[in-house]
Amino acid sequence: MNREQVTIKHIARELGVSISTVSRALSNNPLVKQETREAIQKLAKEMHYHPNFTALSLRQRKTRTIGLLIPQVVHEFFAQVIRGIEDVAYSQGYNVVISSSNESFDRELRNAEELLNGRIDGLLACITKETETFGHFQEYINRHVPLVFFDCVTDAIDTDKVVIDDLDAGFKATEHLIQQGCKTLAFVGGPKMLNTNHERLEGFLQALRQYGLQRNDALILHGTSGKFSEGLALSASLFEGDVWPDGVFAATDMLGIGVIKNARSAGLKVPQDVAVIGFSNWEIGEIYEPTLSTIDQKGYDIGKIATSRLLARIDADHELPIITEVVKTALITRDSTRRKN
Amino acid sequence: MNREQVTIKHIARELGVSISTVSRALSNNPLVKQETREAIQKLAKEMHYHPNFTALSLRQRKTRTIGLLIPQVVHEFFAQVIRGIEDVAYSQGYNVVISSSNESFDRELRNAEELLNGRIDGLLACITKETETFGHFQEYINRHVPLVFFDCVTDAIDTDKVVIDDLDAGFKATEHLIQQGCKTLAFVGGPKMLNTNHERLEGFLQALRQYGLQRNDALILHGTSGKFSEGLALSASLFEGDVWPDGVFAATDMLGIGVIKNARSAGLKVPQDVAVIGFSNWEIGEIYEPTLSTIDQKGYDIGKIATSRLLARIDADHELPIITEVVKTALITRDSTRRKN
DNA sequence: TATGCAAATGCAATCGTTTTCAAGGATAAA
DNA sequence: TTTATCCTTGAAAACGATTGCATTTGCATA
Repeated sequence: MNREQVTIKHIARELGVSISTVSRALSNNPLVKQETREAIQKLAKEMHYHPNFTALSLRQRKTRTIGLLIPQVVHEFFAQVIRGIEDVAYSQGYNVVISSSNESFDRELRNAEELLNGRIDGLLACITKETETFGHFQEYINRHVPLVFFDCVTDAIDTDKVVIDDLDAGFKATEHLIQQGCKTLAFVGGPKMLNTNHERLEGFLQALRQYGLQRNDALILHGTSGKFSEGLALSASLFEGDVWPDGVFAATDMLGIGVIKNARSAGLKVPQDVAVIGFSNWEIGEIYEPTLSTIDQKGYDIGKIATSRLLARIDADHELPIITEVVKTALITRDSTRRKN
Repeated sequence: MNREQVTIKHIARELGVSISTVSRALSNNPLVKQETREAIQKLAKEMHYHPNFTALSLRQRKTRTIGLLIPQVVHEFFAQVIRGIEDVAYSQGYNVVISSSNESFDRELRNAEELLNGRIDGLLACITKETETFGHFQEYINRHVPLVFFDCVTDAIDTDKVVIDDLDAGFKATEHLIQQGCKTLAFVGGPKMLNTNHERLEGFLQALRQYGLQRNDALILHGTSGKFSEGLALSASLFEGDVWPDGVFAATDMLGIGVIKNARSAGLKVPQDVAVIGFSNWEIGEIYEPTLSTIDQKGYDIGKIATSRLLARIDADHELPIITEVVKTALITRDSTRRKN
């Protein structure tokens, strides 16, 4: 199709001046006589002139675009992160290209390579659960393309990271259960290997130790997806064995709701018989009955911080120190754990 | 920062050939002697050469990127649409730039203009609830930049559209309530002006007429956001007046859940005393208790169809006819309306 | 009228590609 | 030996913008 763009050449020809003059006039350069400048600007507006983004990028060797590599878009946490990213990026005149890998390592690899072709000035990335090699990210470092990891990160690449303190969050969640009088605690989590999940469990265990409670490995369960259906499947066993928990820390809200549903099917009352706390602070937790206690994962803040850091790196004219920013989470208590008033 | 890209110039110099030869060799042009070709390709791989995206775009006058203009990212429907879009776009080698307007007309306008600078080959757009003027979209038509609307569309712009049949969906939802034995029906909807909402109401009314039921304007309510809290606020009045509904069609799932919560607070049983059906098929509907009957809005399909159409338009070498594609919705029955088995 | 200086403008290179056109070299045919 | 032909290769223009440098213009001064 013939998409014809208005270029400065057209404007120049129309007014009988050179393209240099037009270029200067449009950037309000005082070298151009005011009269000429105004005429040019007027015509540019009339012709609906928009500077060609691609030409600009090529000339300036800068695209004013950042890339975002995430496992999923259809996910409340990432959606919040995206909002944070966009708010910061837009306010500084940057655009965002989102590449989602659908939790597939292959696709992550392809996307990462694809984005290395000069279309972006820097990359924000959250690796998939599958990712175990990191050559595709190392290439960014080698080329000096700014790279910031967030949420799911890796030690294998030496670059800025923005994460939450999953250990601390796990501890806080568990401590809250204990303070509500729970004595026998269960953990229902995601993939064992996933660093975030591992840390949450670690926090859980630390709290047990600190408060002198027994660790019972039969009450520590691991799934893969962190979804509602998995919560149902996993926690079924919780209410069948010898020891029944009176408090459950689920590593996602969806898992938590699955646990609640099972507990009720088993004739237990929540929170009186079993208190349940989730993780993430998804909207559903406010609506479900009982409303779900949880940990706010601060997606929006993470997005904002990661983007600020990335843009700082892009605009810096000297090497910046490599930092890992840890965002504090917040405990949100609702009905699913409210045993004392 | 000094991001140094490997260019064909580097490869050319290294091997003592011209850049033309390198360019040809890399595109596997048989004009280049096989020996030379292989040497060039080998070196390119070694040097981690990636063709510069910006230069390519400029030269080809084609960015292999499409724009997506939506009111919100943090929204299950759009998230599904995005997945559909990406699946089609990626498979054809296109990238997607997402611009969200946060339901603000101003931002939509700015984003639409921004994207008209040649960075995209075509645009997919869903207008905000606020949008009432369309000059920014007309400009795309004038410039022959392919444009496809989906979901929230307007008659003011003559271009391809992909929508669901909201009227039909509203009819089906209402008919279902009637078939479950409901006699007094209420409608809890979104903004009166919004075309999708208007059509859903129209379907509701048509069903009433067809089945010979009374229309009662006291039972037709309109909100603005379509959110859970609004569902609560709006439907409070439903269970206070003279006439109590025994069936409610809510124009979003969240509204529907708000209605259910209120109905229960008023001591009613769902679905026995009041049956409630929502709209959208959000995940929460499967999890909430009772599970929520709803209309599947087919976000994924809409995204796929809209993108296919857009890419067809981009790649076409002649004018394509302007079409409006109507995607069929599906009725999903769950516990919130299951009065007969 | 000639000269100098400042203000205004234009030329041309550049960013990294692709592609048209021309030309060089080699080989075969005359 | 000359000519025609094929196979390779290279030079240069183009995509749309910016910008350092050179040039032109206008005006005041000598």
